[in-house]
Amino acid sequence: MPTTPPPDLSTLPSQYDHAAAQAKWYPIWEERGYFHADPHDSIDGASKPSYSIVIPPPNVTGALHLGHALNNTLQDILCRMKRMQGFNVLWMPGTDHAGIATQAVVERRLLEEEKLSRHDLGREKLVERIWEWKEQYEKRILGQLKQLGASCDWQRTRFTLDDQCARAVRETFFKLFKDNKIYRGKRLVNWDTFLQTAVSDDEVFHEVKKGHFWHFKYPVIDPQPGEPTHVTIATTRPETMLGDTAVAVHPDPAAQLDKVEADLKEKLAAAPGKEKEEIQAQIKSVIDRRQAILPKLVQLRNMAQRGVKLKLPLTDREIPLIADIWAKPELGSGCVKITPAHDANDYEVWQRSISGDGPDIGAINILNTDGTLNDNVPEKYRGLSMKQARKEVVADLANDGFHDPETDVEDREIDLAHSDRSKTPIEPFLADQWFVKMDELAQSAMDAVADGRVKIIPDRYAKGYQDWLSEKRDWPIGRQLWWGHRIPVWTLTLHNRSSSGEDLAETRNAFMSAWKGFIDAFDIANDISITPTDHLEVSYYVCIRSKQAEESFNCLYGHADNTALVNSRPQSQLNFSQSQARENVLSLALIGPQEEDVLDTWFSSALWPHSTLGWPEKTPELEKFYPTSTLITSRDIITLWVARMVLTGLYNMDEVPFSEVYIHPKILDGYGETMSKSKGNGVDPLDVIEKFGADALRFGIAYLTTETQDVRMPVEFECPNCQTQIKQTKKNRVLPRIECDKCKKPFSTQWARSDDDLALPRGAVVSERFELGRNFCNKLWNASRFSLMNLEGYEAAEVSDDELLLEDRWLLSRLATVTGKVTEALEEYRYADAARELYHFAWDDFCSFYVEMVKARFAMPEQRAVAQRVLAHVLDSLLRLLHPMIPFLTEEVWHLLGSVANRRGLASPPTASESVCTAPWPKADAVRIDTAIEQQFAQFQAVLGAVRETRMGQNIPPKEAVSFSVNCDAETAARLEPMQPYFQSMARATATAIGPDATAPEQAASKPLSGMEVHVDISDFFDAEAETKRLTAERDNLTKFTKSLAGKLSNENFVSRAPAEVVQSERDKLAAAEEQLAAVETALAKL
RNA sequence: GGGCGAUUAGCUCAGUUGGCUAGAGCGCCACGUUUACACCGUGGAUGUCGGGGGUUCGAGUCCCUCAUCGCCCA
Repeated sequence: MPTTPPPDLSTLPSQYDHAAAQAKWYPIWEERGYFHADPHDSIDGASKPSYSIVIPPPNVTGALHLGHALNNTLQDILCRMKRMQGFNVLWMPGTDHAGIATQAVVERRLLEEEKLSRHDLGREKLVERIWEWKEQYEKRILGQLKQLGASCDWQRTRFTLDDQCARAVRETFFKLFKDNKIYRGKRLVNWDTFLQTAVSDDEVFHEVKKGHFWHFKYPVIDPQPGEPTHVTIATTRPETMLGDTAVAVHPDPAAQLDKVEADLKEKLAAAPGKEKEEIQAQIKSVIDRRQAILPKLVQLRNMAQRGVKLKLPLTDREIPLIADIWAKPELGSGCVKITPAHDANDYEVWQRSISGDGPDIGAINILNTDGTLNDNVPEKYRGLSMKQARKEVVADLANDGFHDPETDVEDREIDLAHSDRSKTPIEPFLADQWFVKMDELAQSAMDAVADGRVKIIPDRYAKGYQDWLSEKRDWPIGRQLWWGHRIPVWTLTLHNRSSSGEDLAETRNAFMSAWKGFIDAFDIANDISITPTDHLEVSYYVCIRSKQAEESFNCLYGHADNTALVNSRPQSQLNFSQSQARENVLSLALIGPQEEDVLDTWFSSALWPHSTLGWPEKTPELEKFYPTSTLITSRDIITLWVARMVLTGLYNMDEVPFSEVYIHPKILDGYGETMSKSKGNGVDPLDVIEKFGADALRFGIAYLTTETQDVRMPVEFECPNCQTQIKQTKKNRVLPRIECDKCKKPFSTQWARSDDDLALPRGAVVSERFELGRNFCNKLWNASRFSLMNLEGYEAAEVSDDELLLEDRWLLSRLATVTGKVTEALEEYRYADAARELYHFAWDDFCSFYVEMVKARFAMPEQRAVAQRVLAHVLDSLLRLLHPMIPFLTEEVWHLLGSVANRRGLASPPTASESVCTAPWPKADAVRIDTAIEQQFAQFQAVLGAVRETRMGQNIPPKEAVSFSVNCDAETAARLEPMQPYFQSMARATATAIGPDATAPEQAASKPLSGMEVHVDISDFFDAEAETKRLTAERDNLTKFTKSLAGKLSNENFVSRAPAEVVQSERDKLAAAEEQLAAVETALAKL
């Protein structure tokens, strides 16, 4: 089995060499195909049950951070365990093209480095550049995952923009289109003027900035006597007035003021003292308004109902005064300007105006896509940026007497939306968008969680999922980008648009018949879908399903001179009926270009669980691995991604994409902030891997992954000159260079840009929290090393129960318990529980006790063989249990162990498998669990602890031997007697007497334990003062404890109402404590 | 404004259906290199479980409330 010659076990280094193990084993695992999933894989003729996970595809925007390390470690732990449990495991890897994010990064670099915009470069060239970027980062990301030890099936690596995913995307789009679930509509979108694309609500963040609140007057046209000549409005964005289409006043201002007052009074009654004053002031203001402006508002409302118009300053437009509930009589002038194309609330007002009694106020878009003002504004403002226009508009309004810069401006804090991608302010913008109707799709995804077909863990996250879906907001899927799946829709318009209605109907019929002839002649009826763009039916959207059908359709672009277009079949290849059909269509319609927009990235990632498995083909992979078992992800994409995978899975596959979704914690820095590269507090997993090792990183992550808490991780810089850790602060984390506190030498950070800074050595950003994992790995390494060195002469053989000593049975009992707990914990995603259980077992039980005890047994030839067999067996199990968390170390030791003990196990020892990756997962051996043994062993541990404590308390030098006696019953004595060698080896102590007749030596330090009393002979080291101090403290403690217990037990209520076993256990505790107290007092008296 | 979560030792976190003299790792103090491990060993100190009410024989755990912080949605 071992491919390498047997190692010289005596020269193994005393520190685990993580770098060597990682470099050695990963390529071997890959070569041997351990991670490759074959859908036909079977064992003993039976097909293996499947276990599959699709990776949440990381963005190709940048390298992986610690959050990815966490996400992928958790997936790998499960995959590795399931593989060992005999499942046919597929972990599907891949990356995401992340439309906006990636294009933005590349565009920004293009601008910075070459001073070029995407328009300078052109669509094709830009997309080429982005592919280059993608290649580079995909390679880096996959490399990082491998360094982490991820056991993905790399042969199947997918990319959301590759051909296979593209096919699934197109198929889905076509299906939705044909199903009338896709439509095009006007919507107010979040417009990123820098990237010139719409971004979704989820890609917007809000920031409060200082701004102003301007007041303007709009003149009333032909006011009647007694009516106001002007209406005052206020705005934080003056330039948008150029797009105003109305001014609104509340339809019932009196009632609204009453309502506001009533609400405030209610709030006042419930408010804490310090807020009362402010609320009272607000109430007073409402009451004052009733006097001051209510009559005027009623008057304006009446004017609005009469159809009064206002003159919009700076323009030649007249706009209506309307009544709408958006106007707030309790604020400002009570009137509000309405700009439907550039404000979400105003947009709603417009929508209401369409369905209401008043005029349709319309909407005027005043912006170009780059954020400058367009031709819908007076000439002098055209081409200005919003900022410039603001200045001009305010100045012009002041000039014309509609605004007084002295009195009509207030300072105000404004909540401003920013694009997450470009970090520039968002402009609300009325645009044409493609949407997916969400009503039925959303409902299907809600049902799947409600009825348990998809289980979200922890279940509290199901609420947000349901709430979000229940809004059933249609999904805007178009993005005005070049990087992505281009929308497979073409426009086609009928000639002869000026015809009368009757002629039009005729043309339509003729066209539909020509169209049918065309798709039949090309045999693409199933691959093409056509639908009118609106009720006029003079133009149509054509959606094409496949590349082949697209080629046929593209014939329609061809010209009579027989030139073929790209992706089109040359006309010379057309048969007669095809040529005829083509002519027929062209004689009636003009073919427009393909849609420019691409699809939202989430549209392709929504298909990930089935597109990666080959859908729409019916592949064996799809058959075997869909639905997948588990999805492991972070909470911020539950709605964006998880919900959409569920609904597309149901839509395309009729089956949910996964049965369980585990939502893991997030990693925050020491200040509780999310880590990010832009903040400078991000930790690169490769830095951690280099410093601590992949195993330490993984174990640390598992150890920290608790159910409820996010992970706080204080971060340090490591000085590259002297390795000193320098705490990261909000201040130093943004500096390009930092001077080391200790060696005073400077080093560079991720922010280094100048040549000087870049020339300095880079300081890694790490966290000392990974020391836990590193130390644990090293401990395990050394315990393994010890075991290996002492397995010389090992011979595999069955170990019968009667050969086992107390400590063997104790350890095996513990192992069985731990195996069960770890398996259960991992299956329930309780990673921290599993890690802690293993940590405790390996370090405290195995190393601190068993290995220490075995040392004595190795010195006794008659005990050596059994000790070796038990040791090899337990180490073997431990390696297997730990393998999912620390794969490299366990594999390294597995092979070393194989070189000396290739057959191991208690019953008919089998030959170990060639890799721990493929070794069977340990089974919890229930018959080994023996609580009596564990209790007996606890007595030994207690005596040992008492002796050690006394040694320390009496300042007895470690080199000096001591003797002690134990006063206990005969049964206990019989168990303690065989432990003599261990007291010797573990505490340098000899028991002179153990049993009911054992007496304390003349000068003894006595320690009462439950049912035992340990007396250490301290005649040679007697320190009366230390002993008095210790015993006094112990007496005080016991006195306090007995008092509280006695108090509890004298409480009639407790004794009568608490369960009997609780009362009994309190009585037992009291009895034991009283006994100990008496012993302490006796000892104290003797001093 | 609505929802979710957190608040336990100096730091980072555990703490199952209420039964706890409240634990772990790091850090701290003391002692220690007899070859598995100083990335170690042995021992030790350290807490009004955020504040205030309530339910209960019994509350870190359940309920109410306030405070602070974080995240999501509007």
